[in-house]
Parts: sequence; structure tokens; C-alpha cells
Amino acid sequence: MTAKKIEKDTENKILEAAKKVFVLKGLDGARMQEIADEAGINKALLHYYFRSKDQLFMMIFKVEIGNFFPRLIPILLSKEMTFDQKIYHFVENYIDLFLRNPFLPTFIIREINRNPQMVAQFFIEAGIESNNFKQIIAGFAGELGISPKEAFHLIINTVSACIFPFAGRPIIEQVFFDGNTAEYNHFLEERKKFVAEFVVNSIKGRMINTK
Amino acid sequence: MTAKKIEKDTENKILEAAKKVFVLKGLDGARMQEIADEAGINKALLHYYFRSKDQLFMMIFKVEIGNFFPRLIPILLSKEMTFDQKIYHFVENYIDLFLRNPFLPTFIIREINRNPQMVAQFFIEAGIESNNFKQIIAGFAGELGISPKEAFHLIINTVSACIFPFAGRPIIEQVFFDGNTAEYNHFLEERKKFVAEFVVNSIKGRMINTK
DNA sequence: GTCTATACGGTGATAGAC
DNA sequence: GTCTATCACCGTATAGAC
Repeated sequence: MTAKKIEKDTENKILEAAKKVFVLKGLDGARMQEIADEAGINKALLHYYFRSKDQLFMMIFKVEIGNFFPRLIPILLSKEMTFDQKIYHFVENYIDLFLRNPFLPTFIIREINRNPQMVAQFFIEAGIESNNFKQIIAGFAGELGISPKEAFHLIINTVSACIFPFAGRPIIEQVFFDGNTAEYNHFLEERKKFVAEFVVNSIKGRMINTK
Repeated sequence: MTAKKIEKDTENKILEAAKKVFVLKGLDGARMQEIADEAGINKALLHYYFRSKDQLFMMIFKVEIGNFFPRLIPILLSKEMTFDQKIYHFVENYIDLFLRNPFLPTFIIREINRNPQMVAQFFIEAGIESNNFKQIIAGFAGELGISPKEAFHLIINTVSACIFPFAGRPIIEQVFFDGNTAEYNHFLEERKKFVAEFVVNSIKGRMINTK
């Protein structure tokens, strides 16, 4: 095993540990000592690799916000799916992402509100254009015969229904499931189907209204 | 002005300042010095009135989570409104609550995930029974001819659509509104109507499906 | 590259005068 | 009740040996 390989290993161990701790506790709640323990090294090495807590945090944040938001644009932009198919696909994939990363929504919500400037900076650096989103909205509006404004609210409603049950889990699980974690996981799994149906039905119901 | 009155004044000034700082920055991010500055007093007085940071925080948390969740149960339990009316009423009032307290959703999400135990403790202390919620679910299921499970998903979808645009504001505002705060406020105001319509339409669309 | 030891600043909390 | 001064501790960051 080369020195280079060892170096990469340590760096990855740190990043993995930092992700775990930062995602769970946030920048303010995380402790460098805890990250070091989690990585099986000592504090000094963290600074050797990443200089400061803030810099280490930014490494994690940039990756995680990249996972959170723009990953699913291709689904919504696809030319080969109907609106219904896109919604089913999107909801299933998005909820699945959170089932694999249950604390991602809370992490993102916590940190973007702690420092909203990071968001603007990220979208500039990553070169993400709002054109993609406007294209999705326009596409939905055209296909469904609704206004872009209404299409946008629809997208927000869909995204909300995917994310909130993860961010608000402690309350919902306590109130409605008496703290039963297994049942709550089942509920989240169910939502892949129910949320998509809900959205699709809403459009159907709207069409009848205007006839 | 009596001594008692002065005492109450100071206590209220502290609570007001603590609310402001804790809601914005969370327990981990808040500093006692900042709360003291905001209240126009010094740190020692905070401890004189509330012993510790944790105790002061709990004062705020209990009030705010009380605002957040159970306040709107009466609307949903009312016998004098149809399902549609309840939804319109609920959504309007809930979004309105957040327009007046824009950082409440983020605060609650941040803190319940930091310490989920607080949630269980709160609901026990406050004597809130999950029966109310089960009654609401059963009521919806009966009136709409759907399963309790589906009625529950519907409620979660509705709540999600009210809350998430506040918790996820920095991202949505940046991506879709180029950081324009006034436009985003307008969007939030609009949602009172759009979210309620969305939910009601979904039920209409579902009915047609099963016919 | 990795460790131990330590410097340094900040933060919650207390003591004690008024 | 309210203040100033101060303590004790903790957390980030660095120095320096290996």
C-alpha cells in the first residue's frame, strides 16, 4: 500500500466521519473531537487535512446540497414520459433518496437557514441555471393546460410532500405512531405511492372543475 | 410602577429576546451574550431569572411547539364545516401563522431533530392525546369514503405543503425567485388559495377514478 | 502523516458590591 | 434586582516531536 493510498484513505475516513457528525448535529452542534473519534484519528489530523472546521464543513455541505436538489432534474425534463409518469418516477426516487439518507432534509433545512448566503454561492459555483427549472415548469404548464404559476405551486407541493415527513419525523412519529420507528418507516415507504397518486389526482380533479 | 411590575417587565424582555435569538439560531447557535444585548441587560440577569441556558431555552421551546402543532385542531374537528371548508380554513390559518412567524418551522424542525426526546416529553406534559388526531382522521375517512390510512396521508400532504415553503425558503427563493424577497412573500400569500385547491381537487380526482 | 501537548479565545455560570 | 468582575471549562487551532 503506497503512501498516496494511505493519504487518500485517511482523507476519506475523515470525510465520511465528518458527514456523519455534521449531518446529524449541524455545524454548531458538531465537535471536532467527535469527528476525530468517529474517524479513529485525533483532532490535529483534521486540521492537517482541512485547516479549519468551517472548511471541512463546506466540503460536506457542497456534496450534500448537490445530492438534495438538482439530482432529479433529468427525470422532470425527460421527453419520453408523460406528466403522470414523471411524477411517479420523481416521487419514488426522491423519497428513496431520503430513505437512504434520513437526516439529509433536516441537515439542509438547518444549514441553509443558518447561512442563506451559502445557497446563492453554491448555485453560482455549481453553474446551475434556473433555466432548467423554468423549462420544467413551462413543460408541465403546456402539457396540463395550466398556468406556469400553478405548475410551480404543484411542483412545490410535490417536493414538500416528499421532504417534510423526514424533517418533521420526530413529531409525526410521536403523535401518530407512538414512537414506533418500524411503523413510521413503513409509512414513509407507502408514501411513494400515495404522494404520486395525490398529485396526479389533483390535476384530474382540477380538469373536471374547469369543464 | 411597583417592583413586581419591573420584575415582570424584565422577565418579559428576556423572554422576548430569547425567543428572537433561539428561534433564529437554535440552542447550539445562540449565545447568552446576544440574548442579553437584545434584551438590553447583562448576562448575569439571565441566570438570575432562568438559572441556565437550557432552562431558558425550554421556556421558549414549549411555547413555540405549542403554537406550531396543536393550535388548529378545533378547525379540523368542527362539526359545522364540510371537508372542503375545513381544508380552506386550516390552510389559510396555518400559512398565516407562519407568515407572522417565518422562522418557526425551521426552529421546530431544527430542535425536534436535535433532541427528539423533547417532543415525547412535551406531549406527555401538555396532556395532548392522540385521540383528537385519530378522530380527525376517522372523520375525514368517513366523509370522503376513503381509508383512514389515505386520510392520514392527505393530512400530512396538506401540512407539508404549508410548512416546507418556509423551512426551505432560502433554496426556493434563490433558485426560482433570484433572491427576490418581496416576490417570495407574494408566492407564500398565494399559497393559501393554491394549496387548499390542490388538496380539494385531489379528492375530486380520486372520486372520478373509482367511479 | 500522525501523534501529544499546549496555546488561545470564547462561553456559561457564579461571586459579590451596590 | 441589577451590575461588574471573574472563574472554570470547553473547543478550535497550532507547535513540535517522531
